[in-house]
Amino acid sequence: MFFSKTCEYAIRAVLYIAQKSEEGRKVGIREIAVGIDSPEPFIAKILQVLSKKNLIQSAKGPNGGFYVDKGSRDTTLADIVEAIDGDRLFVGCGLGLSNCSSAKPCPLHTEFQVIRDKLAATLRAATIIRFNDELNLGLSYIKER
Amino acid sequence: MFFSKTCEYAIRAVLYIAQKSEEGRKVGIREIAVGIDSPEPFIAKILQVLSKKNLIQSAKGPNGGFYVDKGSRDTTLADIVEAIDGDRLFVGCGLGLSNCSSAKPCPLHTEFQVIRDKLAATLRAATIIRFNDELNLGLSYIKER
DNA sequence: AAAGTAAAAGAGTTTTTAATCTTTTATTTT
DNA sequence: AAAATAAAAGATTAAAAACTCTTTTACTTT
Ligand code: FES
Ligand code: FES
Repeated sequence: MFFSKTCEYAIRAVLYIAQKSEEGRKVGIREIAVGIDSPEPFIAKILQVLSKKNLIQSAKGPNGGFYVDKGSRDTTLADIVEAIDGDRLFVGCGLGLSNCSSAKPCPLHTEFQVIRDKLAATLRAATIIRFNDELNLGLSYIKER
Repeated sequence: MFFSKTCEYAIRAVLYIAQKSEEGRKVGIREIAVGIDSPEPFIAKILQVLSKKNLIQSAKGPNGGFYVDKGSRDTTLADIVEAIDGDRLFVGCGLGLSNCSSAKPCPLHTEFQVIRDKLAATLRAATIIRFNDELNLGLSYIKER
């Protein structure tokens, strides 16, 4: 809807990793793919990118897997979105004009800007560990079935 | 950003047509393509769809072209978006869960719903003729340069 | 040191979206 | 009726996004 499919998977995967990291354990790609119901090799690729950008951490070898360390506790969903989809959601014009500006605005510029800012604020306020409790309690879901 | 590129072109084209229709004239594909700075054969395809769905009108032959009749004056941008991108923007889950519901919500469901509803309201309030004046006055733009 | 585990890296495929080209049909003007 | 005009229809191509597979590298356990 707002994000690319890749980005949707990324967010769900990171929330899953954050949740399990709280219990102090690392999770492998297989488990993540099952946990968020996504294609395994695809999510592997995506996590590679996030890991390289140090938004999440990874360890190779036995007992390895993905996790989030102390320093990544305040990674936000805005960081994930920016890493995967770039900044077009935050700065792009809703009607596709090549640069959004109030100097040469599209007819919906003002309205779009309000909505866009609201979305940006939401994503910036959403740290990846913030949803751990409600996920644990089954109050919200990152998987279909 | 929110819409597919096809949909962005569609909106800009329809606003252009509405603007010129006010002057009582029909506009050809060539003129539209120049007026909104879009690939000519591509916009032709898009307008075919909108015309078939009767969101805009068209006439073949000399002095033909695209226009909006009285009955289409209250076509809204929501109608255009729905015709091109479907309803995923209005009902889809922001994290890609196959159905968005408050019964089994994703962690951001509440926030997404607010933003989505705001966007939907904006688009539903935006009739295609509503921007004619400001476009005429050069207060807003549907073209880059 | 050897064996096993798990992610990283890179190459490759499929599907979807974006864009183009060609032919046909309808309409109008002469 | 003929010629010209402009959209409709349909087939095709190109590019981007989504997804898969294979090999390599790093690490851990025995
Ligand atoms: S110019 Fe279109 S959203 Fe700002
Ligand atoms: S369930 Fe995700 S937006 Fe409603």
